[in-house]
Amino acid sequence: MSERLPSLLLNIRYSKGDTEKLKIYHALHGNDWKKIGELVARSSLSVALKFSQIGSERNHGAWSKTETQRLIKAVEEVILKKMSPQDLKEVDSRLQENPEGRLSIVREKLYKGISWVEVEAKVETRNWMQCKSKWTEILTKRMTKGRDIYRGLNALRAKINLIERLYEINVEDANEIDWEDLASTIGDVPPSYVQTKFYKLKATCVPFWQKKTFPEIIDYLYETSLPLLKEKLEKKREKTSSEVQTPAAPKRVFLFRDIFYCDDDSEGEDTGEKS
DNA sequence: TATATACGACCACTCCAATC
DNA sequence: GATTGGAGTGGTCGTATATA
Repeated sequence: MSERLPSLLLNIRYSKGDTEKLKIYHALHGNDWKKIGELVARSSLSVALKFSQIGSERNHGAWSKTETQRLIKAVEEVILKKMSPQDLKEVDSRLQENPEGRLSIVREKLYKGISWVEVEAKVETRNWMQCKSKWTEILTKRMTKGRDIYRGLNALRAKINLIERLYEINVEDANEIDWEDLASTIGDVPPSYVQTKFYKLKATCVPFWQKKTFPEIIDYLYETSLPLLKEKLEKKREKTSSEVQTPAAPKRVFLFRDIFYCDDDSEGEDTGEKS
């Protein structure tokens, strides 16, 4: 389908009134999303997704500990389900015998090809988009063993590395970037993590970045922002006299227990279920 | 100590290939 | 042709941290 939208329909949030209208129009026209879209001046896709979100009455706000645990369990189950029957049988029996054992998993399986709709169904209280974002956050923490890879001196070093690498690879478009490779500039993190960081970097450092081409953004970061970041890093180094951590090389495989049976208490308070 | 800035957390939305 | 679902982009807001 790939329906291109008029620019004025992009990125406009749904107000309470819009949501109410959507419910009313759905009651009147059923799943005629094209018609409803016309009535609320949005694309058919946008109204269909929004209705699925409000219809499922998912939670908002901070994740409770119970929800987080359900998410981790759900992701584990969905990943295991995707494995071949033989692999699954083997993994299942080894897990039953010894969940704390040295079973390993290839890194790509931890974030690629996961059916988020299945995860959503298992988590019950959050939609698939919320589950996906939360999983990136949890996975980053667990892959880096909770180290502050993007704080203080490390954040400055990561930004410098990121800009230098982007300048070196010299691509014409963001679509050409190998995020997997670029992630190593920050450390052992999922590609989605480095993408978010790059977005924040350009949004905070590059004025009018929306009106610039990708090479223009990179040039600005390299020529203007990079010297400032380097200067800042040096000043901080002198002041704190602490060392910058070298980004950890990406591991090809992770221990199952480090990702799914890691008992860090950083995953929020168990405030009970919300609605 | 007040203010500015950076960052994490969460969310809304589009794109587009695969599937129905 | 319509719908689904994974991937990706970009925005807001609250809070922690840095700086004057």
